[in-house]
Amino acid sequence: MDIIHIIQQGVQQALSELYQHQAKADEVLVNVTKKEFEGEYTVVIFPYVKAIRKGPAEIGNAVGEWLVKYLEEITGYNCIQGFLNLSLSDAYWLRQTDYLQAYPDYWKQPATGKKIMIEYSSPNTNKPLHLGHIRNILLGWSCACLYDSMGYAVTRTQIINDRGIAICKSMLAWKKFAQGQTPEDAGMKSDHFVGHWYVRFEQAFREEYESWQATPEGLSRYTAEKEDGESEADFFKRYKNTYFNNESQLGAEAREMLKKWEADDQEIRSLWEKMNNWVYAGFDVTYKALGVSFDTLYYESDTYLLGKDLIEKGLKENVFYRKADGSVWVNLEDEGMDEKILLRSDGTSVYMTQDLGTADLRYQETGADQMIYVVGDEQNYHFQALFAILKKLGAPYAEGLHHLSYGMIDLPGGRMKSREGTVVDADDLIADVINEARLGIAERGEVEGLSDAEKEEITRKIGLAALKFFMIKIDPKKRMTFDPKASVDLQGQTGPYIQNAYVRILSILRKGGTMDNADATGYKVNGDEKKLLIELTSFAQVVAHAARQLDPSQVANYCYQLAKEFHRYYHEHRILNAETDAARAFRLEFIQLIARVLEDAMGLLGIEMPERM
RNA sequence: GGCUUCGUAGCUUAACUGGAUAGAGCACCUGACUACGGAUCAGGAGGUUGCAGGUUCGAAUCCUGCCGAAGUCACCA
Repeated sequence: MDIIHIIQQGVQQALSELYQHQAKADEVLVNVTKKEFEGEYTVVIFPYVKAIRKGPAEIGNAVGEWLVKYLEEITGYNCIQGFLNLSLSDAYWLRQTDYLQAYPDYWKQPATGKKIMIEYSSPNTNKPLHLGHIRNILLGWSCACLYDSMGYAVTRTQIINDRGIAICKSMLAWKKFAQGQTPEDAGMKSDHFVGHWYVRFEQAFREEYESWQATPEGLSRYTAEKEDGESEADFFKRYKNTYFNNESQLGAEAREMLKKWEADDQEIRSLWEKMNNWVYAGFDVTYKALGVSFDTLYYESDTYLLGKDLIEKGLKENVFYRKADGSVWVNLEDEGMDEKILLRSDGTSVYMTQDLGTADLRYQETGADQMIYVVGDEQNYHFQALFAILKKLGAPYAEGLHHLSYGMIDLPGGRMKSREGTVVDADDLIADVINEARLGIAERGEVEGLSDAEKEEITRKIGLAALKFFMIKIDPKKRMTFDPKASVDLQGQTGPYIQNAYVRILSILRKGGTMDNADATGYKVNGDEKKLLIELTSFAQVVAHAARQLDPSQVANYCYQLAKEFHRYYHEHRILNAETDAARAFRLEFIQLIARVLEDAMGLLGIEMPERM
């Protein structure tokens, strides 16, 4: 049983015996003692003052005395303004160190038999991955790791949006202008190659649209349909989509292509497969560089027709209703939302329809009754509605659905806009951070004597640590500003700072050799070591909390905290030349433990530790 | 306009979900290696937690009203 529970139960018992007050053990508030005060853990006494009708100081002192008397772990107390600070015994600290050392999985939960599916990344196939995907992927990946360690069977998945008008645009431009060129011919990463033709389409379309604007037809459209006082520029900006759908030659061709795709036209299908495969090959490289993977994949081309059986079911059960024009709707007003369309009047499905179907399919296939969707906060409403509808349908997994909603990323100059070319490409960014790490390594010369391959591996780990930590240390639900300069920082509150603590420990251990047989019996753990031990012990709670909240940033902050404590400790206390043999023996074991937890914790964030740097 | 989320030092942010004197990093100053790795450490300066009320032993956190930012309110995905 961990020390927090011991204290909680002790307090419960003390209150019961001293005051006949029944408190719930798990509601006893136990905090880590602030550094200004003596003690290690603090019990907040205020909640009992009213019921017991005695002053906080009186209760605190009485409980403190009781705890010291009956709990062998607790050797001292002081009570200040309703905060009961407790000091733990030397024996406790040694025993706790042994425990953490002996059970490397102390922060994990045993297998629960529960299944959870986590969906992240989920890109479109007409463009390469960008900064937004990186945030998404890192969040999804580390939540998967968190649930893994919480004893869940985790399935990592993504839905690939591989069909629709967007990929048709890339296909059309390639067909018209590329003259059969392949990514190899062009010397381009293959997903960038496909993205290039998407941009090329948009460019051709813009040219077509602009020249149309000058024609008599275009001008008359403006005079006929403009709103009061609307300028020509504003009108044509607004009209762009309508033009694409109704008048554009290129638009017509792209839509024609989509129709043929839906009709299973051989030529279009094989072009579609060729271009998508280029994209997948490119994505794989990026995923690999980021160190992430998936257990299963869903393709929108397979799932976009799903969900109609659920619509039938809903209609039969009067959860949904049909309007006069034949469209199907659900009323979510009792959930504080509007009515939502589920099937168009022509019987075709909408986004919601296929999401309903996909959710059901996944449950049928895997039996996972928990599901996390990692999707940007612009879709909050959609997921709220999706979950509400599934609940209405009585889906057995409805209670296990979560939307890990994260904020969009801004650049120092404002939003990322593809039209203005300010989208930060994932591959470029990865290359940048690794280059920055390379410069750092060259300056330091700590890795002399290693092979080029080893140096490169270290460089990669450092660069990626900088990038990943920078992105994941921020609360997911907050909108974040991405400063490219700050993201490659290697000093301060960064990934490499934490790696440095780890590398330092390994370096000491190398010099310390394998333990000379001295043992730590009788060693008196000092205050800095106690703080670190408290930190190490709390890892389990941090992980559980982060998983429950779907918030890996809590683990990131934990890593930083632990590394910082260690760096400080390192400067305060000698390890190899410790005061006594017992101290040396204790500390060598102790720092090894810290290194292990640092590595485990960073591993939850998908960040690897180098052995030298 | 309705709903949702957010507002903390110049900048980026934390605060164990209502607990003690709001912690860090960057940038700016001052110090610390002939001692285990200076990608480090110690110190300084920097705060009316958007504003105004309320709830209570106690509020950055909860409630109300303003102010500001973002998202969403499609037979788009």
